[in-house]
Amino acid sequence: MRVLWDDGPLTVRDVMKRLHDRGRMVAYTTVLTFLTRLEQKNVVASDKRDTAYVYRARISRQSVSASRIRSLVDQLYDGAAAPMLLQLIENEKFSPGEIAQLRKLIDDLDTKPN
Amino acid sequence: MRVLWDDGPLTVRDVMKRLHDRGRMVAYTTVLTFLTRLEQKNVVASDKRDTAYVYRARISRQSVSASRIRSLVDQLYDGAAAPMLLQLIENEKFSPGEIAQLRKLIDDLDTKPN
DNA sequence: ATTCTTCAACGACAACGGTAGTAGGCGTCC
DNA sequence: GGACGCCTACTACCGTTGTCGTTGAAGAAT
Repeated sequence: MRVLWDDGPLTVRDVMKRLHDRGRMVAYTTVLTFLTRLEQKNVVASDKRDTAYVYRARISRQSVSASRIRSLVDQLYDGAAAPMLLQLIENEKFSPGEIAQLRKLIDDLDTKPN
Repeated sequence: MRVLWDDGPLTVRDVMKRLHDRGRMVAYTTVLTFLTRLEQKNVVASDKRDTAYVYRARISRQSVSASRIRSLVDQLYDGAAAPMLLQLIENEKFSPGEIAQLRKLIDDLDTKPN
């Protein structure tokens, strides 16, 4: 859900529009409720700009995704990242370019280990 | 939660004991409720054995984890697995042995592509 | 036969996630 | 100066998740 504002600070209506663009047909008030709930959890902040509030993310996509991945690894593999990695590689498809990038990353791991 | 019976078919009480061993202090009835709910969702099955029911998993850890990973990739990266992979490698630590295994896997991808 | 233990069924309940309706304020446009 | 439209606040509903208590049946113990 919150993936949605890695597109800059937006007003409620704008958020709703973006959602509609993505095929997510929700009512204005739904979006508003969501945003206020997220604000309570400190994941977004709002400023009064003009008449309407403008909401912006307080935490980065990076950090969200890091913690989501972490918790999935914990749940599925008791915290062992390697099996997760293997599974990911086996299940999903990668382009040659991605494979090359991946290989490079691994080489980096060798030179600068742990 | 369901990570818990990749240790063979168990009775309710046994499941509870395993949970307690893992520091998860839940009441008997809680476990029972869980198991029956899981049975309704067809993720476990039960047979009457002796006096008590014995529950066993109907779906493999593999398939659960595949679908969980998939849905996380969808949520976080719109279905693109590569960024997820990169993040995973950057965030988590791997032993030399795991790195070697990983490298081998990548070589396999090259020879047997797509 | 009465008590003790074990088990399953049923139901309860709070918290949360997802969705939305209604109410009331404030500006604007004829 | 009322009608229209956008804005927030408050409230509500339902389904799921996590937790458990009570109850009653059925077997074991005394």
